[in-house]
Amino acid sequence: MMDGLNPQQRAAVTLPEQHALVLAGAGSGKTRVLATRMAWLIQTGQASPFGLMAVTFTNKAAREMLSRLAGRLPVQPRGMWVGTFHGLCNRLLRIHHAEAGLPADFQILDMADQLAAIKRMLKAAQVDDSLFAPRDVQYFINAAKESGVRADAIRPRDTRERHLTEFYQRYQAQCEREGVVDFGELLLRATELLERDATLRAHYQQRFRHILVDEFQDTNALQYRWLQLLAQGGACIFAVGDDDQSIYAFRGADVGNMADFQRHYARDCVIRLEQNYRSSGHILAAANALIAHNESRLGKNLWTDAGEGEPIRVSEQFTDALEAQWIVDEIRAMLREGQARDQVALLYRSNAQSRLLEHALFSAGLPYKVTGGLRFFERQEIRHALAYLRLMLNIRDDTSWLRVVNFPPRGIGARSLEKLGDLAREQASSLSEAVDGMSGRSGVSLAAFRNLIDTMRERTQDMGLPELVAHVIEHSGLVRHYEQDREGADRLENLRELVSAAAAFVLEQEWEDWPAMTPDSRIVADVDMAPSVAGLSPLAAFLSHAALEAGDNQAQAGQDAIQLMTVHAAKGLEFDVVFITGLEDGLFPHENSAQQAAGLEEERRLMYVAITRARRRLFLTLAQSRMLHGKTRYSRRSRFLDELPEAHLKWLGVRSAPGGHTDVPPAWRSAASTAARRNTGLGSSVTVRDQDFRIGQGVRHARFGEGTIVGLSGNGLDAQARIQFADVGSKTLALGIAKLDIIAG
DNA sequence: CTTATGGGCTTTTTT
DNA sequence: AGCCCATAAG
Repeated sequence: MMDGLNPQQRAAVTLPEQHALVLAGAGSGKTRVLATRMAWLIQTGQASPFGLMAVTFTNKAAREMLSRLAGRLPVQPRGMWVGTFHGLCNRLLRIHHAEAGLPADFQILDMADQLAAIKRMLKAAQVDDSLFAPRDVQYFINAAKESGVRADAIRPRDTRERHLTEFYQRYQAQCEREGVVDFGELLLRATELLERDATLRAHYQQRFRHILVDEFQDTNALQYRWLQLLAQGGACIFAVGDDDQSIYAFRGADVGNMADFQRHYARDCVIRLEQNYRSSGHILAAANALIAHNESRLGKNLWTDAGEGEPIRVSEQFTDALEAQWIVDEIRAMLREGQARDQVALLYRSNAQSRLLEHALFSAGLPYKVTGGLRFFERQEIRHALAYLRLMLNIRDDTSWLRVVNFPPRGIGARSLEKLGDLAREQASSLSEAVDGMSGRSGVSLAAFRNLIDTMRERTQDMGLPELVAHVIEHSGLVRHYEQDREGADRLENLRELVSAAAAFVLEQEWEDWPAMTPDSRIVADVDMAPSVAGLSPLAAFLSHAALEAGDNQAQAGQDAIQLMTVHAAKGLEFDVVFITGLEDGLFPHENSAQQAAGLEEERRLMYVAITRARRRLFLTLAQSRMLHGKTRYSRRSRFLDELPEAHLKWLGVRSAPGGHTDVPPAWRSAASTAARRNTGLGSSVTVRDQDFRIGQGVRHARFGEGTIVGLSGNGLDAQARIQFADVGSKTLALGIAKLDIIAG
């Protein structure tokens, strides 16, 4: 079991019973240490599989942990408490829903649901949402919950905070009324439950002797509180983390928890894993050099005894389309040499960047898989279907009710709903109940909708989950609606996919065959409880699965595919070949990060995470111009590029000076224009006032002198040209205004 | 009152 | 390029 572990790793795995902090650098075998430690604890008889808890942040990491464990243990690890913070808290609340004051079938709001709920609350409170953007309110509420604070505990410092606190209060009341919880609430409720209920607390404190925490640097105040609470009965916390990879401060994560944990728990027991087994020398050296620019660090330097490897290749192109094309060409060449496709990853800072890359890969006929972005359960048609399904369980769920009351259109408009809302507020009832008080034509339509829901609920009472889902998408009218929609084919396909997903889900759950819950057996039985569900209806289980695991956005279209994802999503993964794309100031580091304190340092850690995903080959790419939100933007290269030592880099393609002007060697110019002509993203010619401009065209400007057109966008008098001037660098000129003479081409 | 249509605004990252 | 909302037609 310990084969191939280095002394530090071995020490971590075989630590005696005590709290410990493992500072594990990127690629130092962190996941392996965690899984091996769990197996070791069990096999040496120091812990039973049910006396262990392992917490991760992502579902992916939890699955990874379980699969590594499965290979090493004689028992099925599935019933063990291994999962995400949210997943485990959900499990706790499902088992003890009554004690937590929740309905058995409580539903989970994702971010979009939550935002809709907040908008509704603001409307009900007659708040001018130009003064309070729903997003800001959402942010405020989540930040409060993440730090473990209820509305009544907030002492507002100004009028604005007083209002926000009041909204938090109202929103919470609304959630209670409707029987729904948001992500933050899962954690807060679970924590409060344990704090309040001494019997439960004692039970879980005695049960879990070992608590292992992955990615400890990403814990927020509330998660830390939850962990401390569980460990108060004498359990040992084995925390693994890397402060240099803390990239979730934006959602409340506090790296300070590591220092605090070290001080209060693991004072004498800190183990550093600094040998990197993943990346070759140049890559690792560049990562170290980059992260050294950060001020606040616990301090750590990774080393490797692998060779230097290849230098990091940097490519700068004129446009984002050219950047994508360059990447595709490079990938093709590697594939010809036998590179496995699924070992090639394309990383980007924001999801919007995937579109163009996907387009280029698709055109080249290269299979790819996108992780994250618009995921399956987040698609509009799926959300509609899920809303109907939620109403089968909980008619009070006004968010879902409003989502589908007029979809497909049933002649129920904003006006009627406003009236209905007023009525519901007056009698403090759900929207569904308020239907009775509505008169006139809209009353009839509303009653018809309620009958539809009721009928579906009755008819599906005894159905299995897949049949139930099929019945609901059919009888809700969704299927017919999308059949009639000319663009609806894909959506229809996804709805069918939902039925398959339900079938697959059932299969997976039946694997485990869980005992039914009775009130008296609640504490004893949880030992054998299914990961997601406890005596819960299959539908409720499926819905919480959908909320907590949004799923990938493509049905596994071929395993052997190029991997596309955000840098955040790539954390914890590794690939032979990594492309980090869009390395431009404003994009990476992202411009929004500049406003937040310590924002730049977090961006730098993000870049550090990106670099350290690569085993053998790393490519950094950027584009001088990029389409963003429908507009072309010009940017200079990322400052992070300038923080990487030249010795590890090899520049390909254009290279602009740090100041932003482009310095193009004459010999290169024609190559650039040839490349530019292949550009699919921008037009290749434009006519303004009877003058024809095309890419590659030579022009003369009265002040800037002679240059070459390297990019065109827009039409007519709004057209703009990106021109590479011989003397003054590249400029963007409006063709309707600038006076240009055509000289050659 | 509802539904269709075009203009304005937007998105950083995730459980 | 897509989503939400104000405006116009049924």
